[in-house]
Order: sequence, then C-alpha cells, then structure tokens
Amino acid sequence: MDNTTPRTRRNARIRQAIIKSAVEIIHHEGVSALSIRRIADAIDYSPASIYEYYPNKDAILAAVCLEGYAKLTAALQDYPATADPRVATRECGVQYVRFALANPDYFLLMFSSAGMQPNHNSEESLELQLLRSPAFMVIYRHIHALVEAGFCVVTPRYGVFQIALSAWQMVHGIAMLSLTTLRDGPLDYTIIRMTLDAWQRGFAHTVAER
Amino acid sequence: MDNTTPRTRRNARIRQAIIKSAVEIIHHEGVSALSIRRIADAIDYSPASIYEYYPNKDAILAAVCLEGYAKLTAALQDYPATADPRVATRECGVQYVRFALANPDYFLLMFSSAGMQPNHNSEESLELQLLRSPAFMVIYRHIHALVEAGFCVVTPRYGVFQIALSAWQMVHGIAMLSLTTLRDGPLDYTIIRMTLDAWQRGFAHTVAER
DNA sequence: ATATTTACTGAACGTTGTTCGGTAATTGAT
DNA sequence: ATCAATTACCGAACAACGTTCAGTAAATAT
Repeated sequence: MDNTTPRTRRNARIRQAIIKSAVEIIHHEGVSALSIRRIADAIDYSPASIYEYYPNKDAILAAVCLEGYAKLTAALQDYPATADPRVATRECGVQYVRFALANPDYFLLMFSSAGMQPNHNSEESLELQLLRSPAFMVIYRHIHALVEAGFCVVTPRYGVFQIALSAWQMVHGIAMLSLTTLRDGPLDYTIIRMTLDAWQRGFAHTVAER
Repeated sequence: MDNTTPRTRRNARIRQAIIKSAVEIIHHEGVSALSIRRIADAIDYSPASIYEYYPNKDAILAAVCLEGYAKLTAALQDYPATADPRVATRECGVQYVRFALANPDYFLLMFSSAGMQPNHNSEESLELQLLRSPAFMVIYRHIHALVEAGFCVVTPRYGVFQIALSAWQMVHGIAMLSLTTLRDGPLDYTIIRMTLDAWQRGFAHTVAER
C-alpha cells in the first residue's frame, strides 16, 4: 500500500517533531512542565493542531515511552561481548541501573504509572507478550546463556523465563529505589555488582520445588 | 506546652479530615481524580480554606504518603512470629508485595515520583535516615536475625545494612513491576516465594569481596 | 465589651486538556 | 486548468485545576 505518499510522510514528520519536542521539554524541565501548549509552541503550531496527530496527551506520553523502551534496549546491549556469561549478565543489570539514573524522567515515566506499558494486549498471555518485548529478551538471552553454561539450574516450575523475570525484578528494584527513596544518596556500582553476584549465586543450584 | 488547646484540637481534626477524604478519593477514583476542590467539597469547606491547613496540594499528598508508610510498616509486621528466621524474612517480603497489590494507589504514590519521601534531610547520611525509617527497620531486623542464626554471612563491605537494602530492592522490584508492566498478569505467590528463597540462598555464603 | 487574632469564603488569576466552527490549503477527478 | 472534496490548521471557548487575596464572620484575649 502507499504508506509513503507525500501526505503520510509529512504526517510522520510532524508526529516525530511532536514527540521530539516533548522529549526535550521533559528532559530539560521535567514531566510536570510538559503541556500541549508548550509542544505546540516549540513546533510552531496551535495547540488544537496537535490533536490532528495524537488523540490526547496520554497518547503523546505513550509515544515518548516507546522511544524510552528502545533506548533502554539499546543501553542494555551497550556492553562489549564477554566470554563469561556471569559477567555479561551482571553487567547487563548494571547497564539497566545506569540507564535509569542517566534518564530518570524517561524511566519514571515508563515505570511509574499503571497505564504506560506498550501494546497491552489482554488477549495474549503475559509471558508471550514479555517474550516479544526486546528489552526483556536481552535479559532473557543472558539467562539462557547462563543456563547453557551450567551456571544456573532450571526446574520445570522455575525455568529460564522465571529466572529472567527475577533478574529484571532485582535490577528494577535497585533502579527504582535509587531514583525515589535513595535519590541523592551515594550510588556505588561496586556494591551493586556485589548484589547482582549474590542474586546470581542464589540461582547457581536447583531452586527448591514446592 | 499547650498543644491541646481547643483550637489546636479542632485544627488537628480538620487536618485529619482533609487527608482522610483525600485517601478515600484516591482509593475510589485514583490519584488523578484528587483535587483541592473535591476535598473541599467532601468536608464542606471552600477550596480556599484548605490552604489554612496545608500550604499546597503536594503537602497533602505527602501527608497521605506518611499514612501509607505507617500502613506499610504495619503490614510488614502482620505475620505471626516464626521460629525460622529464613521463613520470617521471606514472608516479610511476601507481605511487602501483598501490600503493594492491595493498595496500588498508595504504593505508586509513595514510590513513583521523586519527591514523595519522608523527611528528606540532606544533612544526614542516607544510611542513618533509613535506619530511622520504621518500614526499613522491619526488614533490617529480619536480616539481623538471619545473620545471627548463621544463615547469612556478612563482610566488612557488605553488612546487615547492605543485605537489608538488597532485600528491599528485590521485593520492591517485584512489587513495582507487578503494579505496572506485569499488571493484570497472574500473580503467583508460590513463585514469588521461590524467588525470595533464591535471593536468600545468594547470601547464604560469603559475599565475594572486591 | 472591646480589640485582636483566627477561620473562612467568593471571586478572581493564570494554566491546563480538549472541543468546535470556520478558514486556508491541499488533494483527486474532470 | 478547474472545481469539488478532503484535509490541515487555527482562534476562541469550555470546564476544571492550583493558588491568591481582599474581605467578612467567628472565636479568643484583654
């Protein structure tokens, strides 16, 4: 189909300009400073025109979050390939925390409210949806390699997926608390590495079945 | 001093009514539905009068959070004393997640924005501040018992405090992701217990010094 | 009983998200 | 090239928001 007519291309460009200026406003002045009028001002349109491209403000925030997920995925992969999967897994976690602290506005927007998740398709099982989420898959593959190398034991009830989920939960807790309750406290990546090593050690042997 | 004159008592009662109605509005219609005007309506005052008791809306939200911290602390202790500190520690974590899912609005309000933490005194070290936070202390004592019983090994760099912090981060990640990304997915407390057991196993032996 | 402090309100200001009627520009068909 | 139909855009407005302030009613202190 002609998804590249002049019109659709202009349309896409303006949509892009909208979320780009939104990202900049958020980055420089925080989420609370973001308003339709500020965006309209930044891209030389009237406030009403914004609604030709996005149905409402939440849709714009959702689009910003989508960008955030992509950036997070890239950040998780931004570590040189390592022979030892244990180190690779751990450093992936460090990257997660690093991303959160480097982009606090992005991160809090993505993971603070209950309605900011990508393609929340309630038809499908949550597991399948996560497995199609690129960011989660980066973690998943690290855990898979960990298991392959014999550093991590799986059971029928608690497989690669569950371990990957647990890893995500661990680093997410570190990141989230660092941004909220522990903000402006010292952030020691040496200690975070020790925490992640301890987490890994917990899965080094069979998870007790219940 | 006379902190119980008729005036101060009335004052306290009205302040209490304000945050009580705020809690109810949040609970029934979500944080986004909370407004000064709605509160004023609920307690039969004019919007302007609210400002005689709280300087602004954020102060009201902060007061709501304070209540939340107290409720969380109570929830963490709401598990019968157990002989085995390993079980006690794990069930404390389960209670944390339970609280989050039972009070999603409270929890997200408390731990979503960067400015909702209690008495953020930047003079003092973060460690000392946490050690005076009742909720954290519940976790801290569990870890202390765990160490006392020999189920958990401490090192100079990574002591009871760090382990307790790690425990908090772990359950916080579970809770937070369950409320946001994993919301409306199934929540299996059996699997959460297995996760917390694995976490505990990671600290069962010496944390490798770096 | 009077002076003074406190409690409370109505009305307003500036800002927000969003809608709508109307106009200018662009497109598709002849 | 011309004309009708669609699309893009805007000004103005609406309702709701947080907050302020001048002014009135009530409670307190003298």
